[in-house]
Amino acid sequence: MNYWLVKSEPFKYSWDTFTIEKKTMWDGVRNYQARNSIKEMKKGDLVLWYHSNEGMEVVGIAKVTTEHYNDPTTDDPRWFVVDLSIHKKFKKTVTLVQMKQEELLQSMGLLRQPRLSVMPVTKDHFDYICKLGQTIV
DNA sequence: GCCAACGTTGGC
DNA sequence: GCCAACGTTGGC
Repeated sequence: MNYWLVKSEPFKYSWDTFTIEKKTMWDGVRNYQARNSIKEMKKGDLVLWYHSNEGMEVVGIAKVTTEHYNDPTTDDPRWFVVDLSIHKKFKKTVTLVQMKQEELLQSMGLLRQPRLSVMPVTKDHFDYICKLGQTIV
């Protein structure tokens, strides 16, 4: 079981929309590092859902429901997508400001390479953020 | 709106 | 294969 973090821009696709639709195809990744993460995702992996720009906070957890497959929004065979379904909404959102203050999270990808749209998260970081979100997985 | 960080492109 | 120029992202 692996853990990840994805970033969505709320005005494009927010957690609220996700809540209504229950599942989504995570498409549009056009960055090799992010793409590599997509390729490593396995069914059942858990994914932190982060809102960039507006909010700047982790709002909940999604679950990977498929292995990666070719991105149907492009003919370019280099790009892949996975499907995500809603898992749990955080009782309390965890803001970027909050995470920056946590000693334990200093080595997190989100804080070190903020521009990646999909990134791996260690189990320790994942568990800790869930705790901050007052949510038991 | 600005700017830092990073990725991509293209000329050589 | 190097590197300058440019584009994009996202926090502030």
